[in-house]
Amino acid sequence: MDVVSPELNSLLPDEIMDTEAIEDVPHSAAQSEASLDMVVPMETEVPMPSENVSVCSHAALMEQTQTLTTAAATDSTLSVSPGSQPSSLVSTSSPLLTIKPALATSMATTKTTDSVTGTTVSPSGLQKPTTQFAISPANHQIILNKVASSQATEAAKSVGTPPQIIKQEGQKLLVTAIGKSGQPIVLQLPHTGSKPGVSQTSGDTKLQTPQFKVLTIGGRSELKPMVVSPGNQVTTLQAQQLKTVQIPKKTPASSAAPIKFIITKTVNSKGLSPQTPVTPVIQGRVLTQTSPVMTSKTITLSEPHSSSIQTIPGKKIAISPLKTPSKVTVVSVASPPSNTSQKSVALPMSVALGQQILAVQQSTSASPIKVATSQTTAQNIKPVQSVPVAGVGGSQFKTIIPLAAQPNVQQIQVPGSRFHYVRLVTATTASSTGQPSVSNTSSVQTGKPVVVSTGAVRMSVPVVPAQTVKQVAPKPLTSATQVVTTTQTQQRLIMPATPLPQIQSGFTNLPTVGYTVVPAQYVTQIQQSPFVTLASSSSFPPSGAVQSQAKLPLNGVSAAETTSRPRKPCNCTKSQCLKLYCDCFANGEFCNNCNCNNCFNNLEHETERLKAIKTCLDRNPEAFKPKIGKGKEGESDRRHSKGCNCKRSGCLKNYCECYEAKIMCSSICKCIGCKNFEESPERKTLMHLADAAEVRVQQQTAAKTKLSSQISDLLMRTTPVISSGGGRLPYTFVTKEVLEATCECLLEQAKKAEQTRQPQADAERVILEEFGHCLMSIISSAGKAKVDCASINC
DNA sequence: GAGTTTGAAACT
DNA sequence: CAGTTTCAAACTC
Repeated sequence: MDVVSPELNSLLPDEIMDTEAIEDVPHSAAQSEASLDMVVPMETEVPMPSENVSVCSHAALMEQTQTLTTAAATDSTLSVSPGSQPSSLVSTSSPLLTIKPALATSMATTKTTDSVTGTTVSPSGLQKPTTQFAISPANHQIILNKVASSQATEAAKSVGTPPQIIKQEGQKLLVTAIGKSGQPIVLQLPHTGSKPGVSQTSGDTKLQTPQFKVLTIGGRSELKPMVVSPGNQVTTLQAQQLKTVQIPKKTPASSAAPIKFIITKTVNSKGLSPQTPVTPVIQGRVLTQTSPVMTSKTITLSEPHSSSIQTIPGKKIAISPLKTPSKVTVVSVASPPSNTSQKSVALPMSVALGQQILAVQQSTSASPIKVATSQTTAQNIKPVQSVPVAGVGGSQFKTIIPLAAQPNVQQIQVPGSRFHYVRLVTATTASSTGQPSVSNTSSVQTGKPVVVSTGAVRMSVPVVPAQTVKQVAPKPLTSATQVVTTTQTQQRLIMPATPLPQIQSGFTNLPTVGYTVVPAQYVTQIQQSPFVTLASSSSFPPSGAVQSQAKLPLNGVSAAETTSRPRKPCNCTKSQCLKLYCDCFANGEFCNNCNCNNCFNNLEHETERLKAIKTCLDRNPEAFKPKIGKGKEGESDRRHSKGCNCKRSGCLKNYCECYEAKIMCSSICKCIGCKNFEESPERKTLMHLADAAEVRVQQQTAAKTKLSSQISDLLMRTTPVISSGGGRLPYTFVTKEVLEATCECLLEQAKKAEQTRQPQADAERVILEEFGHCLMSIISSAGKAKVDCASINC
């Protein structure tokens, strides 16, 4: 089954997806399922075969979800238990997103390796019958949802489960996902406006068709209109079918094409039968699932024009897994406190420079679409919620930290946490009923890593690369600052597949919307700087309260030490780090631990940064694509995409981008006096020198190691061994006095030999013999002492 | 650490 | 598209 059927892909606007980068992505389902070993062919170093994201709106489910998380998952599964109502879902690939219709049922079906409070993740993905939605780990996928609605509460009550309170108002959903490269995708719920009733409910109060925006990353997804039942349930979703939900975004007065969100999800309420082959999306490519039962459908949802986001010109979400199949996980969406049945989803998405941003907002609490999120019980609700997503070969562990509602954006700091945290800020001041009054600090309960608290006004979603999954051990957090400790993994930049005009145009207005663009490699940076605060739409433009956490050491460990792929800090002074001169910017990263001056490459200057990105893309649509292409057969095929233009360095210095990349110049280079070619003697000399230097280093290292070992051994030898019956003699007997006496004996023999005028050879022999006698005496004395000592138990 | 060199990026 | 300027990294001292 294809998450996106070929037909649909054909229908999909080019803007939405650039498949170029994913052409070579293998489609085999085996890869997708072989989650553990699955290697993503993309440039991203970090394979993220699967990720499981489960969001449970009900607090009561927390316990259940924890148990579920323990199972190893081969595929990433996102299970969402909507509370009482199954909600819309987006799934594009093999990773399964399970939406659980009922609170009570949700837990039983899902199995997750990582405990996530209120969320369930089925590792096996399609393999597991219970999984209903597939999300391709490789693909960038965004899943949205949420909704805390009164209905959900009602349902919860009906089940005897304490109703979960979800703060609907002003909640903004920010979702960050990490692609295989580990590039985070940030989804942020645009602020619908402090007055939800105005914008979102202004239209139709009766029935708001829940709007789903599905973002398929890395693959073309087809959009088909799908009818969503106005009731809080989407019946189609329950059907075992892959459905693509397209939400044409209606942007009032916007000339730009409507933003289209494509949500493909596999609906398999009964779970996938083992026979049903599921082809996961790998590396951004959507693979088709052959399951006959599954059918792809597209749901088109009318979007409310209320939100300011809708006005955003950038209507199209282009997410391309250029380097890495990124996974977009949709985290719960806080809905504005609208009482109207209208359900609007504003999903401003922008992809910038390897960054993917998805903003989703649902205005109504009663919206039929509900994110299946296991909610922790009211008692158990904890401000910090972590969602572990375990997949074979890797999973993402996500921690969501609901924060106390505060109108202003503030950074969330989790010292020691390497997770990428995204803060969700409620647009409104309304407080969640079920939400504990816990302030920003929230602790994750042990063994309850995954929690998406719908009621939480603010949420932080740390995303851990799949590789780190195994190492991630959700631990109880004593404080909000420490959520999870994981080993760092490399994360790759997610590049916009196509810097399309639409997308670019979208950047222009984006700042006004209030969404935040997070650098693709932000996760890595997060590891360096644990906390990232994203400004909510309401708070945007970012206030001074938002501060980059750069230069904050993690647990006393410098960021550079914590990162597996240390990045050189930039030293920009004039470019404001908003030009390609800046490596950070060029790599799609925020400046972090840099030495730059007047840096705008941070969250505080989103507007400027977006403009700069747009400018760069206007100038060169491939500005943010990697310069060094990756050959099929390894480095031999690697070459600079543009070639160098060196004139004086002979292409044998790091000035030359080819040389710096350790590749030889190619025919496309325009260099003068190039010496960076295969047969170049200079190059060979340099190589030899480099090799020699490396050998020296290795030898030195080995020598140090050996010396250390010898010293250690010597110390061990010198340690008096008396207690045991071993043959070692006490070293302490060779004292200074003993040495002096020995030397005197030897000198005495030498004098005798000299006096007797013995030949030198004889003299040496006599001296050596005397030395032997001395040694024998020492050994004898030592042995005797040993015995004596042993006799007295010394 | 300051100054120079270098070539990509930006600009005209 | 070519020439020039700007910029920050690489390099030298």
